[in-house]
Amino acid sequence: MSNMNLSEQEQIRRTSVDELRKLGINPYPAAEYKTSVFARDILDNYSPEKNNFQEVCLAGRIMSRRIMGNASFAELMDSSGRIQIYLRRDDICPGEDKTMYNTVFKRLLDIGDIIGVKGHIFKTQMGETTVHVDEFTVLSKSIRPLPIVKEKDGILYDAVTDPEMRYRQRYVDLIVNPQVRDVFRKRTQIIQSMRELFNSKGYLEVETPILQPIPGGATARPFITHHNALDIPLYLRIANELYLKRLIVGGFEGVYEFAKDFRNEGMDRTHNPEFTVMEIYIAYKDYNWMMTFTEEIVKKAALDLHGKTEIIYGDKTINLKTPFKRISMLDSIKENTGIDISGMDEAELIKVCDNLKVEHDKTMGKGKLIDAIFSEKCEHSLIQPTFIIDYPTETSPLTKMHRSKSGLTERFELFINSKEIANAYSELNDPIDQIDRFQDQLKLSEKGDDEAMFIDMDFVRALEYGMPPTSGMGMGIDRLTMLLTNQSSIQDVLLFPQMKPVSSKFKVQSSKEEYMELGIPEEWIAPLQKLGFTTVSKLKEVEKAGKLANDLNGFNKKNKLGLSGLSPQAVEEWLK
RNA sequence: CGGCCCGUAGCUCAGCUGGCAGAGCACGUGACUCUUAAUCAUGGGGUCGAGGGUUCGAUUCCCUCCGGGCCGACCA
Repeated sequence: MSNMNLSEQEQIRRTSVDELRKLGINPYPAAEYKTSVFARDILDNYSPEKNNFQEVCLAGRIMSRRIMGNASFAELMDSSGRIQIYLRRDDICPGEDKTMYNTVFKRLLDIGDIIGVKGHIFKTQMGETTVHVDEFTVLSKSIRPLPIVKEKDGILYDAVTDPEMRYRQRYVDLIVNPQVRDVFRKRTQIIQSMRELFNSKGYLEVETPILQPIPGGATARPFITHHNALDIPLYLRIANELYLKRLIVGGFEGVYEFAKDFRNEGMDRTHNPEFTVMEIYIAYKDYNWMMTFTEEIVKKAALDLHGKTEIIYGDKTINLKTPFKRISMLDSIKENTGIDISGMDEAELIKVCDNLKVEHDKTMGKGKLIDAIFSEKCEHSLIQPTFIIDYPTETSPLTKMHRSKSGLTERFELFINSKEIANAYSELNDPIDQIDRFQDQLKLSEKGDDEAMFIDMDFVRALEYGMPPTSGMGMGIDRLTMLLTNQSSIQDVLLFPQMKPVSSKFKVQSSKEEYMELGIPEEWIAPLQKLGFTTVSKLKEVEKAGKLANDLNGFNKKNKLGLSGLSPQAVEEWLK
């Protein structure tokens, strides 16, 4: 009776599990299954002339079946790809007993099941490289039917594209959309590429706290949590910058971390509440050096992934060959608007914003106004990789003042396809200046800017001991991955993107006892609930006992429950 | 947060101005020893996202809610 909520196909598969057990076949065996080869190796290297791969063993998931009486073809998918397998009854069952083929393979196995096969490779008349199977082993029975995706000549039929299923049930997405697995392999390759480069230069990969008492290093709204034993609030980090700089104070030459950061802000195609940033800090360097290094990182990742610097993103071709264009923020604004805003005060900037129809409000200081103009008027034009350099002081509280331009800082951001990919500075190491800048942030916060930075006095103390001149850079790994794998949504480069939880259907359901108090036989309770009478009060609203009796008898027959029929009179008794 | 669109069988999707819920694949049964979106025959499968309203009658019309997508606002 518990099977009543399952679909027909699920019930059949559960029955198959039982039947396998009755035949002495464990549908979920414990033993190691030693394979000798992957599908890809065979497809790439088999040749009938060499007559190689004459004794192979591989394992994977059955993805399709074509049964033709005493012989069958199926497709087996392992981690490397799909290969066709061929099973003939009399090869599988050389003796009198044909159970393994007729019953186990043809009837009890399904698409989605995981099996191991032993056999040899041949080419079919159609020319397809195929495993001729002599022996197969059930490794895991699937009791939930998989979406069926068919393919011919590269065209997919009934492909699973529903984002709801793809992101919530990523495992299904990965099974039926092999190109998705490829995206995530590439994501890892990108990280490996960067790690290789950093390690080759002797920089140290480190781990810093995710739970922070002061969420510093960036301007963003944090997630807050609570530590019970200490009885203090803790924040999930919005950045790891201040910790990495403490390590430079401590004497490391270069440190880096691939860090998950968390920001309690909106979600859309380019924002997930948790995301990955690579931050690196290197002593005795400045932001000019870091620009060249950043170019090298991006170029190397593209080469390691694609073997060339030219990449396709949507309908755009982007070339990551070095050097990238470098232009100051003010020059970029001049280039795009024709207005030279250098040296303007707040009132003048507000006037420029009004003229350019750039939205602004009272909480915005000089820096934010310039930033608004830039975002509105310049970012869209930055398709090819471009360093925007020398940012206003107000929006860069951790950055060293520019060595020659007043009111500006030594900071750059790398834009590719209008998106910020990296952000870097000549790090501020003057502790007195740092405390002043924090104080300025406090004033912004009093002005109503809810993103102004928290003050971290321990970080200031670290600087007071002396930090070497240092350049630091942060790079958004998710966005870089989107760019290099041609994905338009951040959800497509995160294995498990954040989704709204599906509200568990809050079902009010009466207890068995409540039904039985009305004189309803126990065996009829489940059918009643299935018909929608989930509470006894719903039952009270029934006006025609005859109809209900009819429905119940019909349900009994339809589901082959084998219950003895109900008379309208008996049902009428319940309803009294 | 605002605008538009979507939610129907395990999957992909039809379903007109309201009238007995459909197709293909998948699944069951039967046939078939080199097929490949295998084929042929046949059969079963549904809380039409949830709740309410209008109606003799709602998958269809109206309202509310839930989930998703796209576009804006905000942010990396």
